[in-house]
Amino acid sequence: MSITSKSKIEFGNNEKLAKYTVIKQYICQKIESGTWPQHYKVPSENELTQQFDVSRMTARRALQELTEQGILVRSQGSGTFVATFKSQSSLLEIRNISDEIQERGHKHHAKQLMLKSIAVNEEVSILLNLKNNEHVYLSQILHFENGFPIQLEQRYVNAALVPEYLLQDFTETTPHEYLSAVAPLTEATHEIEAILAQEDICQLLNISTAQPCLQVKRRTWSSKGVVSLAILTAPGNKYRLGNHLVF
Amino acid sequence: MSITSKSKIEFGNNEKLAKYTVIKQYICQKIESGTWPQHYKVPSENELTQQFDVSRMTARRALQELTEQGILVRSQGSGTFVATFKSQSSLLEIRNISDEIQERGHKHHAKQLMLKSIAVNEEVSILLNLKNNEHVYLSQILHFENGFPIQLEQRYVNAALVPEYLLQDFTETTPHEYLSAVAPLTEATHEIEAILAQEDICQLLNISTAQPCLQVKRRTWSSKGVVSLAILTAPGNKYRLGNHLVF
DNA sequence: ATGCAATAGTTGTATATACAACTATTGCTA
DNA sequence: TAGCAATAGTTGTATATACAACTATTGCAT
Repeated sequence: MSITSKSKIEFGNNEKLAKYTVIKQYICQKIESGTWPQHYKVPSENELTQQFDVSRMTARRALQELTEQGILVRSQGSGTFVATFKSQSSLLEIRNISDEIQERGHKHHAKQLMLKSIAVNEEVSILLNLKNNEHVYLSQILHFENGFPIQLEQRYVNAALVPEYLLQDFTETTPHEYLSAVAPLTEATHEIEAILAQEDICQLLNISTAQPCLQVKRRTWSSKGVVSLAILTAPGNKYRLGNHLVF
Repeated sequence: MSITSKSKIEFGNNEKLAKYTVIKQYICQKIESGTWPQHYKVPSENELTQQFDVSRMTARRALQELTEQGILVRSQGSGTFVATFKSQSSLLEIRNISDEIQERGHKHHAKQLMLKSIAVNEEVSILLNLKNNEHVYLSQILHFENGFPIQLEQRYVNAALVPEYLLQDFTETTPHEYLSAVAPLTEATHEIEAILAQEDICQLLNISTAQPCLQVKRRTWSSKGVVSLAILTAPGNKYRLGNHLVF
């Protein structure tokens, strides 16, 4: 990304990225490289609008999000400035992690769920090729009563597979943020909390740990809680788990 | 704020607040009261648009900001849900502090500054009635060279008065965020960092600690660095500090 | 030097609109 | 039962526009 002085800045190959993201990256690169030092007055919304040939709201969003991440500081009537922070690396790390959480939080399935279950297993992540299929989940009918699971209608379970390094980084500092971003959601209230390892999931589904479940192919339910699940494993095999699932 | 079922929600007396802020408060009140439990599916952008009679972008902003604060979780295609967090009180605290920082960060003067000086003194805050006059600051011509202050042109100093409890809360966990939000800004790079108590400021300005400076009434400079400051104190008296300020 | 008015520039709030991308459900067909 | 298509609903991105609120500077009159 290069800037031809006083003319418009091309978006280049980043056509997949949102425009405001490109602008954010452009600004961060300027800060990271030291071109824009701390307390530097960054281009105004109107200037960015002209430079990148976008609407003001798009330019504004870039500045806004960087402000919320603590990288910029804005002041009505004055302008936007590079914030004060201790070390560049530390703050840019925060930005990256913040972006990642944001991304995951948005892309993750916020479905109606009953059980909050998080499976952490680095090997599983590699096995499932998490880059292409980042948030594998299992859906099931499950409910707990008096400590024992029972069936319910139109309820299913989400088991999120989480990269271990991310979990480690955040469980100490800001666990709720991370959990709220990646944790499955439920329309029911506060039923259960459970953390499941890969083994637990496989045991639940009665399949081998060597063939972790990949994807729920089809999910159906009747008024009586009868359900059928077809689950694909690595090579493409199907596993029927029967109509009645009682763990 | 009351909701007449299926009809529009009135904004009531909160005419001073921004609409999206009112919607945020409405949502937070629902969560805080337990009406909307964790994982509850909150009204969609379109529903809020109708209920509050605002544009979609306004409703969207409310949901967006609460999402960024970790209170809601959104998912494209599914909806917006109350996030998972350990205790309600803890998360709502975060929201309030986050709002406060945001507010201070925006309203604070992000001017071209030379010296970063933070004055922390609870008594001063009370004296100055910080509620009505939250970010008192002094402007001066000041620059350091070889450890000694000298004069410069078109440079002045901002001394932000910060409530002590806020500083204590944040200096341990996220100092840079707080500092970037409340710290004065400079167009120059990384000159000095100084933390001044009330006594220091008064000593600098050569006034009594019983009469802390309230407001810079007028500020001028010439090409030679000559400056004049008129400073108001509590009863409205004026203090001329002369043309040449050398500390 | 002082006080005031006027001006331009910047960010804040808000509306209206359009289309893209994704999800959950329904219905049809075999 | 299984596969597929269609549909409606929801959030994501983007533009264009308007006005409000605040800041810094300039200019004028005294």
